[in-house]
Amino acid sequence: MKELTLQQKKVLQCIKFYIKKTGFPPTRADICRELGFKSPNAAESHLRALEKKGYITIENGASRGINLTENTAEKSQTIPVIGLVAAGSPTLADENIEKHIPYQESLFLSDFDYFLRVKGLSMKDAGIMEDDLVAIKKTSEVRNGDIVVARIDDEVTLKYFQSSGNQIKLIPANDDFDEIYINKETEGFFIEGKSVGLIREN
Amino acid sequence: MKELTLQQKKVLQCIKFYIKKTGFPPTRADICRELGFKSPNAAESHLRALEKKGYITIENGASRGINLTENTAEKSQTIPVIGLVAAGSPTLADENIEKHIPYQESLFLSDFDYFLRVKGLSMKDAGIMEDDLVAIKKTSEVRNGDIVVARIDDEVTLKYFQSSGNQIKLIPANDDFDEIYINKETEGFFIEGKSVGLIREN
DNA sequence: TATTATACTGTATATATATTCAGTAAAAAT
DNA sequence: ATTTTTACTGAATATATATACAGTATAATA
Repeated sequence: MKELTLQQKKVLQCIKFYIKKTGFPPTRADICRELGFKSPNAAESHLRALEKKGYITIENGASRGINLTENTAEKSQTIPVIGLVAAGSPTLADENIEKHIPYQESLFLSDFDYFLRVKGLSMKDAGIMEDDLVAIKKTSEVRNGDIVVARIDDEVTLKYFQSSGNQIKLIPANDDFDEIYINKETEGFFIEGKSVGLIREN
Repeated sequence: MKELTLQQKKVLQCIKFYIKKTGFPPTRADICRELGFKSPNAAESHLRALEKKGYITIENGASRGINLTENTAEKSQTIPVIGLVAAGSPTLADENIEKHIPYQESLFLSDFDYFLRVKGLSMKDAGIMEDDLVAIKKTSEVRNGDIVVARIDDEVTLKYFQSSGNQIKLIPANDDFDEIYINKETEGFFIEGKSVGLIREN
């Protein structure tokens, strides 16, 4: 989509705000009042520019006939679900994204960036079961006891985090699995993020 | 809120549909076209009735100045969170409701009626931990293996359901807890609903 | 039984609104 | 160097729209 000028952005913001406030789109005169224009044609031209660039559609002849485009309207955002595979990191690249699920604020206590689809039972004693969706916040600032997404080379795992000095322990929540000992400076080691919530779909 | 007549409901539905379709509210003439009225005053009177009953507000003098009321607009609905306490059933009575959280469709595979805040670890091997929110669908039609909310007199529990003939077994997912044997005809026994999903907030 | 609400048609009209035309001026793109 | 885009003012106007007024008729309330 073509870039908007500063002024066009202001007009688009004005439309969104007006709809939010009143429940219906503004007239040319309304826009002039909000932004200080003295001629309705100032609004008209901006609207036509926004239409041309694909941010709105205009129903000709209808009063307040402004419609925000699909992409323009801030509906309920969606959050990607990423499959946790042994090889390959949970990046937001399209090929790794399983699906998108609708999202609203305050679903969890913290904000987050994506859902990780859990494979295996290495965290079962923490109540994280196969196929659960773990909400991941992308950060490398983690504390002892956090459940983290750790990458070692191409392998990505979900484990408890425990560090003392340079030594890091990645602890599973399942006696059948072994702890992983690693060094902070180890090449190919990286903390992708941490768990801030969980959804089980059935 | 005062009840609407059939015709008023149609007009309200028409307004909602129009907004959904076009992004802005209808004019009197639009309503007439949609519903087959021959006079704009037919729409006008209905609008004033809807306004009087509190379903919409009308900005006087403004074109398309119809605004759906808070309750009328189907925004993101909210779902109650109910505390699972040993005594007292998870009813939707106000005093039992912990809070409301925003909800959107398709969060889980099935629709549901409320969240149950889990206390204790009787279902820990099923990955259901203390303070988890279990999405409950109110129903008494449950199958063997379902996780159900069962009430026995004043006590409410979350357990696996297993029945054979008249005999019902409520099975915890934790060796430290005992199975509960009960009869279908037992007085004070009732299946409140079943689990269709789970949210963990941290 | 009288009154109010519901459910319209039909006509009329002030005004709210979109939209065109004529300009000016600066910035950006070609 | 020329054209296009941006960013407006200012005036004019056809029409889209809200809204009042005059009726008719039935159902619901008081």
